[in-house]
Amino acid sequence: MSTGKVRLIMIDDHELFRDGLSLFLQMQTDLEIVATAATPMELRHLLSAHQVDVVMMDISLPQQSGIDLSKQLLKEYPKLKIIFLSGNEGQAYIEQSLKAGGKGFVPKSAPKTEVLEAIRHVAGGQFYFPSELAQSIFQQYISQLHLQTDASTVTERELEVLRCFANGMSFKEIEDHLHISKKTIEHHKKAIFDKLGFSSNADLVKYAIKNNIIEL
Amino acid sequence: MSTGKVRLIMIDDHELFRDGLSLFLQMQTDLEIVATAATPMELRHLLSAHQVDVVMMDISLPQQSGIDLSKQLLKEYPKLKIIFLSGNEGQAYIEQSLKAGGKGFVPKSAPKTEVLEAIRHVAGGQFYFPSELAQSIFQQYISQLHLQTDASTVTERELEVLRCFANGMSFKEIEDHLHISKKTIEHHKKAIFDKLGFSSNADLVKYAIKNNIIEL
DNA sequence: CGATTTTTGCGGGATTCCCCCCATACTAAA
DNA sequence: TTTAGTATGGGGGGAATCCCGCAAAAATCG
Repeated sequence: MSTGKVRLIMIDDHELFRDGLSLFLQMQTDLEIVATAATPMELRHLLSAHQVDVVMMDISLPQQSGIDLSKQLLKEYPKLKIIFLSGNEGQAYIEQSLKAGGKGFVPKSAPKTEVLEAIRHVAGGQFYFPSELAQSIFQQYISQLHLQTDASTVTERELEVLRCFANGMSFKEIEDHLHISKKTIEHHKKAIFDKLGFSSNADLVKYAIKNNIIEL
Repeated sequence: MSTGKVRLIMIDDHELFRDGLSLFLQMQTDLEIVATAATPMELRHLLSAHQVDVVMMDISLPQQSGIDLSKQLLKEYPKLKIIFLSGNEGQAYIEQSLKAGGKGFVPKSAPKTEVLEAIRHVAGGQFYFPSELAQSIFQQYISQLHLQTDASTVTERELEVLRCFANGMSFKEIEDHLHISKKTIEHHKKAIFDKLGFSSNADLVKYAIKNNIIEL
């Protein structure tokens, strides 16, 4: 990238946002906005047709979360540099984006100069994360990475149970829905509470909303 | 508005979004973007200094929700036309925006031409709501408006109890927090469930989040 | 103003639901 | 083979829910 422009693709389901930002980015002489995408599928098509350096990705996407999508994409395109954009700048999001292999994170509340900074850092092979949060995140993250990656691995089945509870279902309703006994549900629920550190059902609901497991 | 341009102000806490959209709107010859604001306070200052026709407002704002803000502003400036922009296009949001006196609603996932349409409609004295939703909303809304406003009269005390439950507190914790007996809390909780039609605690949490009673 | 309704507050008792610790068992992956 | 995930079960205790009724203050109504 020392020669030529940084080739980038943006994916965001909000056309307003997408066009607005790409308009701004196009003014930069060192960038080339190859294309923009609204859906994961569009993005896949674009990636298979173009050579791309950087993808700017909204975390909340239709169909699939940006986190999941980036994990998949990085298997196919290991050299791809992904910068996440998110309206929600909670630490949990940033951690998730790191785990997913993201190279940068920019809250949507940031000034647009920060987007440029992020792109240039990341295109140059560096990481870019919000300075205010970088310190505490790296400290906390690095020290607890082992524990957390173990702990926060919610299994598929647990996720189903979690979704049921977040939708307000009772044990009996879940029994019928998933065809497992109340005891098994108890077991999964306990595991979920332990892994994710919930102390009330309300925590569970909030988590499910934050992580797009259920609709608000 | 038949003579001269439509004078509008935009308020959104995301600079990226704000600048992107205003860049696009400035290209329109019939519009004049007076200014943009990031916070309710900025907006108030701008409104007291300029003559404005339309305000485009993000529903999720720092400090205060756009719904609350618009209610207050309309007391001071009854002629103001407010268009809400929201990333969340749930029906509950649109209903709230109607109740708050909004004249238009545009999801952030809409194409940018829809923003223009909305502005022109609203500036011309009409309402603008997403066509796909307009029908069902107006039907449902108009027919149930009386019932809903009656039913949803949650008293102050009930709201406190609601907030506690939504924050994941148990009966005992609420006893200590509000200094009332478990039986009274039960009573309030039952009233809340009846009035708002909840069928699970998860419903309660979601309601509290939607209505900015608690933080997500 | 007095009367009624609403809001807020408290209680008993029965029932159901949920939580917790225990143990078991099969399967698949590391 | 050990670990992790999924699945199930017993039994106890505590928490929540639901059914009643009662009462004082506040707001609203006639």
